[in-house]
Amino acid sequence: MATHCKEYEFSQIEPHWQSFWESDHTFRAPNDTSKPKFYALDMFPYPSGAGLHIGHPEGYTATDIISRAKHAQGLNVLHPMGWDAFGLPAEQHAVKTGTHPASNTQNNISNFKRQLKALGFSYDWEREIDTTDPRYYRWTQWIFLQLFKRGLAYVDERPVWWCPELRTVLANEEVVDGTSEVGHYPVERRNLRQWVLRITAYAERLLADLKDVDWPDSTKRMQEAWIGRSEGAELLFELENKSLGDLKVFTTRPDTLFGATYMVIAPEHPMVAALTTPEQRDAVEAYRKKAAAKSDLERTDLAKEKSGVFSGSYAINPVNGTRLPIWIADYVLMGYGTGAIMAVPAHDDRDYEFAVQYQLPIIQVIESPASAEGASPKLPYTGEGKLIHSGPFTGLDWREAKKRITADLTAQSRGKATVNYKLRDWLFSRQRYWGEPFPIVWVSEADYLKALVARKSDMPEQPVTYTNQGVTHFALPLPEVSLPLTLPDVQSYLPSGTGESPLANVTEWLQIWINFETGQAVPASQPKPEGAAWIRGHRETNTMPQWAGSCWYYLRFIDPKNERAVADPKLLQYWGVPDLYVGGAEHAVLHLLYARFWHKVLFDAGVVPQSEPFKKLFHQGIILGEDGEKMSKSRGNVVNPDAIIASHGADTLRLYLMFLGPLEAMKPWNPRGIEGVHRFLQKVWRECIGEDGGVNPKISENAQEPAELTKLLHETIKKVTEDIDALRFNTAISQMMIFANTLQKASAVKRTTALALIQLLAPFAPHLAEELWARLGNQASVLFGPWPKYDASKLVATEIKLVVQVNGKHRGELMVAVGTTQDQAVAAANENAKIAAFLAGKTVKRVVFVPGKILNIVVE
RNA sequence: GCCCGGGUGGUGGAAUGGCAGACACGACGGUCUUAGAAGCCGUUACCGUAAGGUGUGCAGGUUCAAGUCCUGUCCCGGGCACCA
Repeated sequence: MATHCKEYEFSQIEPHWQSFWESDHTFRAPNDTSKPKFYALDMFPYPSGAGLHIGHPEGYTATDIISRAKHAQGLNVLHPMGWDAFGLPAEQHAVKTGTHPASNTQNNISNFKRQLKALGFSYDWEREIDTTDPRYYRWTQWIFLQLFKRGLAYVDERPVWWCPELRTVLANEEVVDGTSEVGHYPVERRNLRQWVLRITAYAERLLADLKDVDWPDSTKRMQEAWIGRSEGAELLFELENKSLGDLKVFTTRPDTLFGATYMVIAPEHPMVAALTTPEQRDAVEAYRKKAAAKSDLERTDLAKEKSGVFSGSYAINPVNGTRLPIWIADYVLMGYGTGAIMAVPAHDDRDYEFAVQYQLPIIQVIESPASAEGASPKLPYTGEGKLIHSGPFTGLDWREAKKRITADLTAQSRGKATVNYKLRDWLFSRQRYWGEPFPIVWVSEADYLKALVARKSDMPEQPVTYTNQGVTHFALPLPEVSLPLTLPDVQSYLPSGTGESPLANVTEWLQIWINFETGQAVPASQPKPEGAAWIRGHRETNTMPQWAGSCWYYLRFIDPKNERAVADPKLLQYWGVPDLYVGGAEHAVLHLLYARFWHKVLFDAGVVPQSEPFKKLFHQGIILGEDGEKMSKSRGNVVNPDAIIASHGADTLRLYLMFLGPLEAMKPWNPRGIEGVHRFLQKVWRECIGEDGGVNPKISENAQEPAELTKLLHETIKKVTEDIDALRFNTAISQMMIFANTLQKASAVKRTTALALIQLLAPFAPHLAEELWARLGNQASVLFGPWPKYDASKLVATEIKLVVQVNGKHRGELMVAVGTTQDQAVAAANENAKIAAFLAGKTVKRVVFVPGKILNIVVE
C-alpha cells in the first residue's frame, strides 16, 4: 500500500515504507539452503556517543545497493548489522559518571539503530549482534579456549605505558608526546603480565593465502609488509674467548660475509655481560641504562643518529678468520632475528653510517657498476653484482654466492638457511573493565596437575604459568559448559592503581573456590564446598582487547542465537564467508590480519569449512568536509546525516553519497551538489505520477514509445547492472539520469519501461522506488524482482557514427551503415565537404580504419 | 628514506590506446509568471568575430592515434620506517 501524497513528499514516503518493511519482515534472510546465497557484510561500528558519522552510510549504502540488487536477482541475501560495543570511550564515560558502561552503550546502540533505520538499509535486524552481550562473548571466550588449548596463548611480561600520576595503564593513542593525553602527566614504560597470542605460528599461511583473496593490492601489500618475511641465514661466529661459545647472527646477505668488519649485538642481548671486558664495563653499563630508558618510540624517532659502545670482545669470521670487534648498539633490535648482526658497512646503509661514525673499516665485496669501470665506488652499495675480495667465492654472482656460502657453512655446522618475520606475537590483554573476561583461573601446580587428569583435552601441551613473589601460578581454563564468564559489578570503574584492571578489586569474584570439572565457583571467603574437584584459585583480571569481538562476528551473523555452538555447521557451510566485505582502509592491517588468524585457527579446529574469512574486500574512501579537510568537530565541518535526511530525505542522501565520485576515492562533501540528485528523484516522480497523484497519463500498457527510448532502456539496464556488480555506483546513477532526461522528452512511455527504471533505481533509492512500484500497480515489494534483463538485439543500431580524422585530428563525423567497409568510408569522407577540404591536393600515405569507430587518413 | 595511490573546466567527476570534459553542481541567457520559486529550452575548457589553434601537473619518448603505454621530474595523499 502506497501513501496518497500528490507530490514527492519524502518525509511521508520514507517512514511509511520503513514501517512496512519492518512489519512485512521484508529483509529477513531465511536459512533456505536450496537457494544460492549472497552474503554482504559491512564492518560493524563502534556505537559512539556522537552517533552516525557521514562516513558510515557511505560504505553501508554500497553494500545495501548490492544486497537489494542481488535480492531482486533471486539470491538469498544475508545482510546483517551489529555492534562492536566494547571499548575505551564507554569505560571512560563510566569512570566519569559512575554508571555501568553497559547502560551508556545500550543508549548509543539505540541511537545508531534509529539512524540506520532512517536510512532504509535492508538489514535483517533479527540477526543483530552485540559483542558485549554475554550470549555473544560466551563464544568469544570459547574461541579463546580453542587458542589456549592449541598452545597459541601464553603469558609474558610486556612493556606498556604506565602513568604514575593517573596510576593507570594507557593505550598507545592515549599517550601524546610522551605525556598522558588526559592531564599531560609524564608516562613511562613498565613491564606488566600480559596475555599474548602466537600469531607468528601462522605467519607463513597468513602470507601465502593472500594470493587467494580478491582484495585491493595496496591492502595485500600492507599485510605482506607487516608480516615481513625475509629469507637469509643464521650464521655462527666463534668468539675469541672460546669459553663463551658462539655468537649467532641473522643475515639476508651471507654473500657479503667477507665484507664483515665488526659485529653488533642489541643492548638487551643476553650475552652483553659476558662479552663486556672489565675495562669497558662502565661504558657499556652506562649505554645500556640509556638505551633502556628510551621508549620504542624514541629509539625509532632518534633514528637519524646512531650510537653504540665497544664491548671489548672479538668474534672470528668463519670464512677468513678475521677478528671482528663486537659492538653494542641500539640500532640492532633484540626482537628481530637473533638480536645480533654481522656488520657489512660497504653494503648496508645502517652499518655504513655506524662505521663512519666510529671509524670502523669498510671493505667492498660486491662489484658495483662504478667500481666495475674502475671508478671509485659510491658506498654503501646495496645493489646486485659479482663478488670481489671474497677468496674462493670471488667472481660469483651474488645470488649464487648466497647459496654457496650458506651451503658451505651449513656443511661445517656453522650456519643454516632460515626465514624471519617482522610480525610479532599479538598482545591480547588490556588492564580494563569493559572487555571480555578471560575464562582462566590461576591455580597451584598441584591443583593444576589434579585438574589435568580430568581435563587433558582442554589443556595446552605446555602449561601456561606466571610467577609472582616466588609463587608460580598455573592457568586453568574454565570448562566450556560454564561459559560465559560474565563481568561482575564493580564499585568503581577506576583502575586498581596497581596497573591491574578494576576487576582486581572485586575480591568476591576474584578469589574463589572453583570446581575444575564444572567451572562452578564460590567466593573464597565462604567455606570450601564438598568434593575433590574443588580447588582454590584466583581469576584472571585482564580483559580482552576490542579486536576480540570483531575477529569472528561475521560467523555469528550466520546463526546469531545458537546456544550450542559458534554457529550450526550446516549453516556455516551454506552461508560460508562474506561474498563482499566493505569497510575503511584504516583496518587494512590489524583487524583484517587478526580475523584471518582466528579464522585459520577455527579452520584447523574444524569449526569453519574454509581457510580465509573475506573473499572480496573493498575499502570505501573517506568523505572530507566541504573545505577539503578531514571532518572533525574542532574544524566545524562535520556533516550530520540526520540533518540531510530531514531536509532532503534518505533516498537523496544515499544517492548523493554514491554520486559523489568513485566509492574508493577520498572526496569532499559539497552541500550544493545534493540538489542535483534530489531534482533527479523529483523528475522520476513527475514522470511516473501526474499532478493529480494518479499514474502519469503518458504511461500506458501499449504506448508507442520512441524506438530511441527503448534502445536507451536496454543500454541502461546493461550499464546499471554491470556497474552495480563492479561497485561503480556514480556512473550507474549518471546513466539513470541520462535515461530519465530522455524519458521526460518522450510523449508516450510503456508501463514496462517505467517499471524497469523504478527497479534499477530501487537499490539506490528504495523508498521512492517502493512507492512508485506500488502506485504503478504492484503488490509485492520491488525487492522481489525479478531484476530487469536487457535484450542484446535491442542494442544494435543500423547506423553508427564514424569519427573521421586527418593526420590524427578530428575533422568530422559520418553517419554510416553498420558493415561499411574502409573503401566506402574513405569515399564518404571525400564526399563530405568539410573533410574533403583537408584532403584536397594531398597524397594519402596511409589509412587506419577501425570499423564502427574511427577513420584516420594520414596524408603527405 | 622506502612502498603504494593520485594530479583532467569555476567545482565533484566521466572516458576497452580511437570525438577529452559524460552526468551533475555553479554561472549566464531565454521561456512561463503580476512577481518569484519550481519546471522547461539554450550557452558554459582556453585563445579567436570567424576559419582555426591550444589544452588532462611539468619535460621528453613510443604510436596513424596518448588523460590512458614508457622514461625522467615536481606536487598532493596514504602506509611503513634502524626488521640486518
